[in-house]
Amino acid sequence: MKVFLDALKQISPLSEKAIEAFSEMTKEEELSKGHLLIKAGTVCNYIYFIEAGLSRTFYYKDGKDVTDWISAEGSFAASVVSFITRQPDIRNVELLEPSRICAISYANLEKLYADYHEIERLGRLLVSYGLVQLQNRFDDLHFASAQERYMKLMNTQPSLINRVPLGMIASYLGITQETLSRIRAKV
Amino acid sequence: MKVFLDALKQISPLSEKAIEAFSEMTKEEELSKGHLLIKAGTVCNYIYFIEAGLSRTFYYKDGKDVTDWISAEGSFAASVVSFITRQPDIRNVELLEPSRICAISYANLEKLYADYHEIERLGRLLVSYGLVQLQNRFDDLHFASAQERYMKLMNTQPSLINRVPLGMIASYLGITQETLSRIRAKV
DNA sequence: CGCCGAGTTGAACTGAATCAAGAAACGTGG
DNA sequence: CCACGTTTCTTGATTCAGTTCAACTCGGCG
Repeated sequence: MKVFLDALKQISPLSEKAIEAFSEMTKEEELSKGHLLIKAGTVCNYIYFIEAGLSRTFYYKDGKDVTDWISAEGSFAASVVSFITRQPDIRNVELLEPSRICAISYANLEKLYADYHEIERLGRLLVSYGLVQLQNRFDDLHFASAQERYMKLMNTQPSLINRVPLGMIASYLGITQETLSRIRAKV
Repeated sequence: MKVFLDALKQISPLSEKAIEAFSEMTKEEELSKGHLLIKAGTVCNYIYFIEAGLSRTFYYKDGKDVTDWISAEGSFAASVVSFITRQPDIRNVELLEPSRICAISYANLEKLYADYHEIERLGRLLVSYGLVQLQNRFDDLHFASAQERYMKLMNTQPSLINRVPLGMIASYLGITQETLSRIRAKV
């Protein structure tokens, strides 16, 4: 759990009390590759922090598997829209590697928000940074070519290339596996 | 300013004191069509609420004008990434119609966050809903056809069609003006 | 009038998707 | 350690959605 708490502290300073409250509300788990953290069609009641390992968020569009998000160690995984709106959503989250994760429930997080102004602030900042990340990806998708997007991923998250199957990276970038394979061949 | 404060209250309840503090920190303005609220290359120091009117966020990619976001009355406008990260950004925000807006500065907002837990909460919720909106648009861009995207816009924000020039709607949807014109002709 | 911006239409072109085979790599059980 | 099937990745041929470039229409307005 240390990795998780350290990550939180780096976003916004927390008092000892708040940290303690956080760790009481969080449960740590070791799970195997392939484990489904969140199932499509249900309300996402947990947010997960990946202490070690790798996960991806995905859904099916016209029968095809689309990878929506990839979370490596040090980042969060959830069906964010469902978690916020409290509505079921089409997204699944699965582990791509055996992982150690920290899970905190919606109800517990709400309680922490209500009890600690400093945690509410932390939450606001976390969502804000999430928004910035998504906006960056959005911009790429908006007006960058397939190759530009792959290059950018190579630069920002090179480790993923070897850990995530090509097809998943392709749909993450919004292109087909074949196209990505060809782009790769050129470079 | 009433429209603004009402919108806030609807997101999360606020005490009289908090509302008063908010209205003291906010300045209301009437501005004409074409006015540039935020200029590319600068740090975005204000967030704007459109009480009446219309704005768009845009930038230049390879010399071409790209509309990133459109904010009608009842919604917010800003260069969100710049506002959060405190870094300059390529986005401009301009008014497409004469508008009445409420502006609140970064510094004032920070002060409100620090002084009022309830406002920090409001901020967290606002960013959360922004994230959900962006995720929805992202999903469209990710794996929906040009026509699907246009249809969805027609259904969710039909009023924009007549208020925003075609070229701006096109780049907002991630397509060219010609393509949008053809899609329109078919329907 | 004639110009100007906004939208439409046409024809040629292109990046990426699709469909279809194969070739590597990988893990599991014999 | 090898043989097997499965999954992952590559490569080729064809098709298609959307772009590009260019010309043309329409309505407004000085």
